[in-house]
Amino acid sequence: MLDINLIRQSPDDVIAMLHKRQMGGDAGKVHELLDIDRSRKEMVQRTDDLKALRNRVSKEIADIKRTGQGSAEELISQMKTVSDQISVLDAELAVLDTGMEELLLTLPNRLHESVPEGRSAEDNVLYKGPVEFSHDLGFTLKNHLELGRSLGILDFERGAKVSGAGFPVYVGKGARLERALINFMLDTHTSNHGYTEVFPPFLVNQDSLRGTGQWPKFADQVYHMPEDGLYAIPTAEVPVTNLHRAEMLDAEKLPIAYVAYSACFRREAGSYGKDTRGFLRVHQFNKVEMVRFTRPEESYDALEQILSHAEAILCALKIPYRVITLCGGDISANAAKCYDIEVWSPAEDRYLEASSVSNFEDYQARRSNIRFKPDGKSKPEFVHTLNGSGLATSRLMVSLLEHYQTADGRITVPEVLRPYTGFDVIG
RNA sequence: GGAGGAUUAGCCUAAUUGGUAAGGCAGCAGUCUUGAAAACUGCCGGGUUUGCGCCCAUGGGGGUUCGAGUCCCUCAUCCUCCGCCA
Repeated sequence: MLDINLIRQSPDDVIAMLHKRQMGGDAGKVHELLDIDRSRKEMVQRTDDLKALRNRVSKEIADIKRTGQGSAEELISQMKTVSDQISVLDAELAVLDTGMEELLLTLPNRLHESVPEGRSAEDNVLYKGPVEFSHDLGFTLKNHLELGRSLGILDFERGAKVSGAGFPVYVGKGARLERALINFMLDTHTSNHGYTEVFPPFLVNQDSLRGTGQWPKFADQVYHMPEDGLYAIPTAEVPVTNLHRAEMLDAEKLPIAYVAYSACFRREAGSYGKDTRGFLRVHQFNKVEMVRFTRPEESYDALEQILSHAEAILCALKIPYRVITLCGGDISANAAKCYDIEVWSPAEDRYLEASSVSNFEDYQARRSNIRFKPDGKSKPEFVHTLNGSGLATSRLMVSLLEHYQTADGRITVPEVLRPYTGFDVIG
């Protein structure tokens, strides 16, 4: 959520940001907000005056009753009228407040100045790489679906029977490999990168979705259990960031760094037909997510650190990748700056997004009311929140299986995973 | 699922038959001190205002009342007990 003061003071900057995000159509919202803000201010003034009157006279009534001198009847009946007026005005005010809140919640975050201009994914800018690792792939490659089927380690068909398309099943050494990947990533981030491990709930309430910005803008992408008011998490970012919702964090404890494994659930509504094969687009996948809470002045250093932590995993696994900076037209509404890490898929002959590393600045913190006191006397400030996948296993598994396949159709397990799998080869 | 109790500021704790949130700790600044501690003084929830001030704020949301921390309804969370259950 944007600071209303920012919109009051520099509405033109906000509108310029909307244009950079290719959301110029929303510029009207800024003017609408300013209009509501103005009439709200007038109305607050009127109700405050009436409330001041009521408070003052109520004290007079109390005095009259206490001393028993004179009658309060006349004053009480006057205040009855005043209270009725206040009720009416308060109700109107509530309408304005709700309208403002709804508008504010739908406005996207500010953009960091380093975010490149651009209309779509095609305008994203290469930031790092490509980082190459040599693999002996001088034969006709199988894609991950063919490998998964022939080796009996992935079963998309039965997943579709049990749940529906996009719910993959890992079997035997495939299941073990998936678990090995998750454990390897968690261990690396906790042991080498200083993160505290969290195992969060996979179902959250609506306040949590609102806090991280998935609600209301991306409500249609989230699985919903209406009877209990719960939502399946699309990423561990939601429960982990919301751990500290409405908290005053101890300034000495910052920065806070969590890493969490979770299953992630996404409806992927409206994306039928593209990238639907196998792991390329699924409704449930596994992801290890890093989440950071920092002082505002440290958040852009933290962004680079999280990126390097995710890269460390790919380097250890020797999986080729590149890093791109998302342009204004492609970056998500919640992020102020975002890098995507894309892994190379030799069978698909293209890069696949495997990680997204974002700085949300104070956008989520303001929505979720996560603050700290920089020092004893100053006012509470919002922290900056960041997160990055480190990484999602589905697209990573595509690239891993393809790179580590052998000419005779087997899979060599990457060196660093062998302590976790207990075997060196699949097939 | 049922019964009872609890929720007050960063933390801890008060508030007559309903009369408009009192203190303490921690923290910050100052006085004092070679320095520190102690002591003393001030600040110490949010909004608005140049300022005085005014408004809001007792877990969330409603209601009764001139006036609600206090009474009523409802929801959430925690504790105790009962029931059910892996």
